[in-house]
Amino acid sequence: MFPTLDPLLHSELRLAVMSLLVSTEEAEFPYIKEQTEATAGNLSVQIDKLSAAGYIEVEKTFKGKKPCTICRITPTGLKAFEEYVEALKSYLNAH
Amino acid sequence: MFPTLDPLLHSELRLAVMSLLVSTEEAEFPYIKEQTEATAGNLSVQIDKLSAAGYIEVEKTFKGKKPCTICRITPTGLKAFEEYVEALKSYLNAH
DNA sequence: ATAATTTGGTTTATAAAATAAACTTGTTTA
DNA sequence: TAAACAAGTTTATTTTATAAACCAAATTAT
Repeated sequence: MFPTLDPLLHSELRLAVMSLLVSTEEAEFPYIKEQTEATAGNLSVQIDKLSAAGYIEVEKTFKGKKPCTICRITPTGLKAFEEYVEALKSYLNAH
Repeated sequence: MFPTLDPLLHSELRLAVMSLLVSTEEAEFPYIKEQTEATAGNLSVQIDKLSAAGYIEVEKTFKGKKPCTICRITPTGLKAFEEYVEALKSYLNAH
């Protein structure tokens, strides 16, 4: 009746991050921070969790002399996102 | 870009309860427990929170000699649910 | 009759999670 | 060269979810 909602995705900030990455395929830390209006600390933690789960991959490079953290969604992450959306529908289908 | 998701509804169990009540308009505690597969303790706590927020109303009656807790969604709760669904769409609209 | 079990929950304690504050490292700018 | 800034990370705090323990009344078994 009510399938389990992937706890990794059922989090406002992590879901926002994944949502961004689904459409952009690649985004830098400051951009994600700006779009989600999250604090850097919170975002850092949530990105770690998504990365640890293999939902996103994180590349640390440089942009000139400045560090630059780039995030991309993985196929695993995309699949999880799609399954999460499907599962959610069971909860919302009154509409 | 990403509207706040009402924290009262962005909870697997509370959302399941609300989802049930949106379609049934009235349900007894044991029925909700069965449908959501929640433990009684957890369900009791979450029902209290929804009730305290005015999202549902809880009526305690008797069914013969046995206590019977009936839950109904309120107009406030229905509105909140609909707004939550709308807000969620911002996060999911890649699909 | 009374002891054990079940029903229908509530209360309390614990585990996990979200979040922000404080900190670090290097880079500009005054 | 000192102050401010950028880009994060780490740590601490607060909140939340969840289950375990508990309670009262009713039913069932002995």
